[in-house]
Amino acid sequence: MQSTDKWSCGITKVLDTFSGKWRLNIFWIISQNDGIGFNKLRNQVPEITNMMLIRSLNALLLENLISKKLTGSKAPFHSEYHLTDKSRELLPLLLELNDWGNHSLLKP
Amino acid sequence: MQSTDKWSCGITKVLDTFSGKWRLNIFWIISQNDGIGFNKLRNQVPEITNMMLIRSLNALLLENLISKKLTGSKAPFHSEYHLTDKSRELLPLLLELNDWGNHSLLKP
DNA sequence: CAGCATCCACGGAGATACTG
DNA sequence: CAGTATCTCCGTGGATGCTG
Repeated sequence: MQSTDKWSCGITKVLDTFSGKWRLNIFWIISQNDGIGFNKLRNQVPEITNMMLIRSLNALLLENLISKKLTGSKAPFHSEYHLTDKSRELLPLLLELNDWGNHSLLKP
Repeated sequence: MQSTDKWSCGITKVLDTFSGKWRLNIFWIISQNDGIGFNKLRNQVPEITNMMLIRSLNALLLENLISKKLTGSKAPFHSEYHLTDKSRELLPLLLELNDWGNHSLLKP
């Protein structure tokens, strides 16, 4: 989205980043379970498929909101997901947003 | 989106609320031009059509993020759009989010 | 001027089946 | 176990034309 003002760009990027159906949820779970593996992660997100989990993770990786570490040189492989420094900065803000949302949107 | 944790609900609602292609932009413009009219508003949002402006405004009205005041008893009608008390609380948070987005997403 | 009903196109979500 | 390649389907954005 283009914008004539100075702030929409940043916000819009944030929104886009978390726009997927699962991304925010996944991001949150990783933040609460640093180093969580693929399958554990999938079990924490009800109903999600391999496909959508991968796609969402890749999107978050692209934005450097999470990082991936591979362990195990041979199959079965294993991977661990972590937040990055910059995404950790975001957490308090998200918590505030959540409070506002619960307070002002859920009970209108 | 369902979630097993305590905060996703609020955040998700916020995200959904601003999920449209134009809503955030419109919200911002209204915040900067309290009482702005329909046409002025449309001129501030490049490329938007009547249709999409209306739809976006209605979505924001539904969530009580903006309010509408009608002026003029006969055609041509006129309407003014304002933020609401609760949405005004959101502004500082959005500014912070924007800073973070500009800082952490736009220059990776 | 402000707002709405309708129809269409496109992109992303999702199912399925497959690989290193 | 972790990740990928297609294909389908549906929701949302968008164009057009109409109304109080």
